[in-house]
Amino acid sequence: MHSAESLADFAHTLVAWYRVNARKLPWRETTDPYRILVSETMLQQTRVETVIPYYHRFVEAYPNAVALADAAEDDVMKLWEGLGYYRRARNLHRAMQVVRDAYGGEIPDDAEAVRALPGVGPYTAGAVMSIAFNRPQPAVDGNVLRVMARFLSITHPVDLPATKRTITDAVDLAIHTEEPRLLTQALMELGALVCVPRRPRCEMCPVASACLGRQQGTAPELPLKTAKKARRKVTVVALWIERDGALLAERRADDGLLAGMWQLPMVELPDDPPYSRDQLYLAARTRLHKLAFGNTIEEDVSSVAEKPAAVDFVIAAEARHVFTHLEWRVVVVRPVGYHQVHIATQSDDAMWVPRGELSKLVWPKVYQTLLSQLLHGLLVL
DNA sequence: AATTCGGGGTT
DNA sequence: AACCCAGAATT
Repeated sequence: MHSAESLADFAHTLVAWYRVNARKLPWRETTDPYRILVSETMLQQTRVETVIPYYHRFVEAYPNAVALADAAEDDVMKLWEGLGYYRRARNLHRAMQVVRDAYGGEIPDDAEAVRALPGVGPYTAGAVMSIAFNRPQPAVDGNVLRVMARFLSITHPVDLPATKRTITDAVDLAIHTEEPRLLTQALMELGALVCVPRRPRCEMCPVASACLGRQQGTAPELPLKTAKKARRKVTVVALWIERDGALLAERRADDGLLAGMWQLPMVELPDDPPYSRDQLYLAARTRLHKLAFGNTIEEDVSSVAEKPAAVDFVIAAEARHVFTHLEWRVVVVRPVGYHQVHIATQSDDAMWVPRGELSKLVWPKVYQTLLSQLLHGLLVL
């Protein structure tokens, strides 16, 4: 392990490198704690290039904590649409309501208070305290885990709490010897530009000479991570039901996956596709009956092969979508011959949406893709 | 300690 | 396909 003195040298060298090599990024134009928090929240598990346009739109619409706190949640979600991990947006919204109600509209210069805000974990709290308030609080993200695992040659999996603790302690030592806001960003910048996941560019690294991982030749293999389990596959049968130029849409549950977002009425068929066309149609018919009559006709999708082929649907579009822990195959199915069926649905979580107003709702990416295909007639109905 | 949360770029 | 990204909350 490096000594405190060598960690101080590490920090000093890194900050000097950062002063010269820092990229110009929108959230580096300010030290406004609100803007730093917005950017850090958006950047959770999300690439810099992806965030930039969202950040600009967001801080223009909501220039400060109170403006965001006072906004309607659906409007906030609309600005977050497509960015993913939508709970971040809801938590950020709630966090600013706490800031408005408990802290007079200004994010407090207090590590524990910031850490207690919804959606603010150890990393984000450290980032806000160090970058915005220039306090010596460590901020350990994926970049920092990688940089430090290599520099210290840590061969335990970095996603274990004990390993994160070790790395956080080392950064804590280092950050007390330097300008905190510069060291936090310098560590992440090194991880983004030099100490990259594969094929690290050690030849251009300012701290290569003191890097244990480089000395021991283990740097390219680090950091180690524990194994993750495979994704589940789910088939989604979605219904395209149109009446007088309006489409039937429903709102997802307000918790869980894609919480509160809009989608076509659908059914999920659990695990192990592929399903036959007739199985998909049977599932669709069951869902349609439920929409039309409010009841559920339980039919065993797996036994459809014993029944006559269903011919009262057509497949209108299809798409695959990969989530972190889930893989969807979405098949959009259109009923034929159901024009006269009365669907009385019009409520908080289901409504008829005129074609021209679809973009007012907040849709998951995969439905955006499907709707755009269907509306532009790439697939003939 | 393991899972659940999106979406996209790289290799 | 696998991996990873300025992670947090829940179980």
